[in-house]
Amino acid sequence: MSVVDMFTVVADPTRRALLDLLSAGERSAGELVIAMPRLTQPAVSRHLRVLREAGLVVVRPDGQRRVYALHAEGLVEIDEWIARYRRYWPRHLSALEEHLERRNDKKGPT
Amino acid sequence: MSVVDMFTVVADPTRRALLDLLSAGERSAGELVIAMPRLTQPAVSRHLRVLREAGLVVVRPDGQRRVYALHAEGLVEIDEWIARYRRYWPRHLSALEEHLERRNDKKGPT
DNA sequence: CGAAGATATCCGCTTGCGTTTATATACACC
DNA sequence: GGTGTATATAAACGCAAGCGGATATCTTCG
Repeated sequence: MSVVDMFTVVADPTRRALLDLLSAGERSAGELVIAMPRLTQPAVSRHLRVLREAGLVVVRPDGQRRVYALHAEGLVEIDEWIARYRRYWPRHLSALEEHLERRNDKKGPT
Repeated sequence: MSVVDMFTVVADPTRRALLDLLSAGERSAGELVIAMPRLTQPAVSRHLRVLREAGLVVVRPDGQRRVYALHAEGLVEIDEWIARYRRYWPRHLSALEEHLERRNDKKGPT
């Protein structure tokens, strides 16, 4: 676990919504606030802070606004956790994909 | 989201620890309690209940004991969420794997 | 009966989320 | 420089939820 628990960060539906928004492209803080009508500006700003500190988003100043962009690499942590369980659910993968997966297993953890 | 939010279920470190234990094989409730020395029996039992209701574990009675087994299919939900972001992190995949991934994209969601 | 577990209560504590209000920056434009 | 806009932050507050402990009880099986 890092400083902030990635699972906890992502467990919040609002934050997942923000990530989903950003997956469609960059958005300024203001646009994100507008996109989240049930939340006030400080609330959105706090969520963005959490995402920032988790490394899931990056900010770029653009004039007087701050443009947020997705930085999904942080999700690798969760992906790797999940990966250990993928073998347990029924195969909907092709034999080739299974092979690749098994080959990846041999690489061992990062 | 289902009845219980899978992200929330998995966000708890104790529950992840239980899942990890079960990924090594079946365990009776008692064995799990012993494996979690910092928790009391009711506490472990409550976590197992959450995992059960989330569909992440299954129970099988065995005499006077209850044997738990991993039922990782429920994690597909998280896996599918993550899948939408995988394209955003730098490739450590081979071209072949990229191809497979793109092909899977076209299949659309389950 | 005794052991294994699940459940139920009650309690205390902490944490997280959201609001409101106010302030602090930083830039933009005149 | 002054003013306005965009954001971040801070502080105080209420509220709900989650976790864990302790304890007791119930069921089931041996």
